Amino acid sequence: MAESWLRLPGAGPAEEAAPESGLEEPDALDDSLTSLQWLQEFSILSANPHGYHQVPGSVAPGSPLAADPACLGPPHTPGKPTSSSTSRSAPPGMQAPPPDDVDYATNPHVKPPYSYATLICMAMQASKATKITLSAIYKWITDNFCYFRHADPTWQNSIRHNLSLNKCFIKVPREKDEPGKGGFWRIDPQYAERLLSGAFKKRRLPPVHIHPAFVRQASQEPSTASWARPLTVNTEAQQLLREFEEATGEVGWASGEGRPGHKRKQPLPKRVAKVPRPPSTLLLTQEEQGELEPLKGNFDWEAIFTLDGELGSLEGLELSPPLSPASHGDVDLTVHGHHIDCPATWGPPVEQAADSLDFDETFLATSFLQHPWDESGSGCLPPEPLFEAGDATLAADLQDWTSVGAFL
DNA sequence: AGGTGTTTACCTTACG
DNA sequence: CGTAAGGTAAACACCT
Repeated sequence: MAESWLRLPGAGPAEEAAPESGLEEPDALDDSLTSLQWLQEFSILSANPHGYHQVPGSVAPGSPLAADPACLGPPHTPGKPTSSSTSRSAPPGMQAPPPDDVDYATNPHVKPPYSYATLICMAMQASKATKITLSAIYKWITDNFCYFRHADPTWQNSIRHNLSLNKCFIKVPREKDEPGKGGFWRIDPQYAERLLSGAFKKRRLPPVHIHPAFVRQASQEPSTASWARPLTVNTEAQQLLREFEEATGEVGWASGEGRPGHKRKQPLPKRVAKVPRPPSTLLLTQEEQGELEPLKGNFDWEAIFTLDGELGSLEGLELSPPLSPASHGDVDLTVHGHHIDCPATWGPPVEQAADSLDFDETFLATSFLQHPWDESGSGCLPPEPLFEAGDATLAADLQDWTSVGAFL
């Protein structure tokens, strides 16, 4: 199993390859491990019980926002998403097992059970661009999760906090002549390294937080409420997404850095700026509006993991030339009854592994998602087993990956 | 001024 | 119980 997972296609995503579809695949990878499509499917279904695909651009009218049930329900002020600190800290009675049938796209009362890191990743996935702006992330989240449309804007602070703190995310500075505020963000391919190092850790699953109002409402309202609509997301998909989240939410990877957990009252004299990432050769500036795609079938992980040459240099890496787009192909998968298109273009980000096989947990998670299960086989593959592969195997695979540096 | 980005502090919960 | 992780709040700096 580890093998199949590790056996990465020697294909590297060609960033420019079919930006439109995002489904192009280099080679027919192990079909099964190619796609996060399930995630998309999941999102599509969960966020859109009616099955229609929303496109941020086209969202205006068709977006959940347009038909925001929150406006229909009784006055409810999510205000602060959670009582105190986190969604997990809700008092007894406010929490409930993650409902299988919650329509997060339209239900303003239930906070999505995903960490902010996951949400950010999802937004990035939904984006066809290699990078995404903060505002685009906001937009995607609000477009796809009704809860955040009504929640206190402090969640945006958390998003920013996450972007800055989570090593998964790389800030891509805006070009000098590029108009607009702030920079762009992308997933740091480096995180992939840590995955193979066995850093994968299992984490708790975030419970779903339900506002008291919602609870009350639930006990009164029948199945007519939006939140009570039949769920279109299967539990397995949810579970997978959770696993993804478990692996992606990585904060404080900062090696060696003192854990922030330790409270320090003494403010540091002067803030040490985060190691500046060299300006990247921006590919193209896309309209933020067009950057995102709702959770629909066109994930472009390749784009997400694509590194700009500068980034590569930043990491002190030598990047291989991009693979030919011609090598892309489509892979069809049927997962749990859902037919999905697998973007085989996606290839594991490869660090020249010179200094380590230290792959990022997030990468593992995403990779895992790319190959969440073996339909014909034993079903879902837990991430752990993936590490059982011998070093030799890993090394070999790494080599393949390295050759795939194409994604850069 | 407002958005963006960074950092620190602190809280809550889950896990070993 | 200690720690890790995620979330929240807030201060502050920078930039448009």
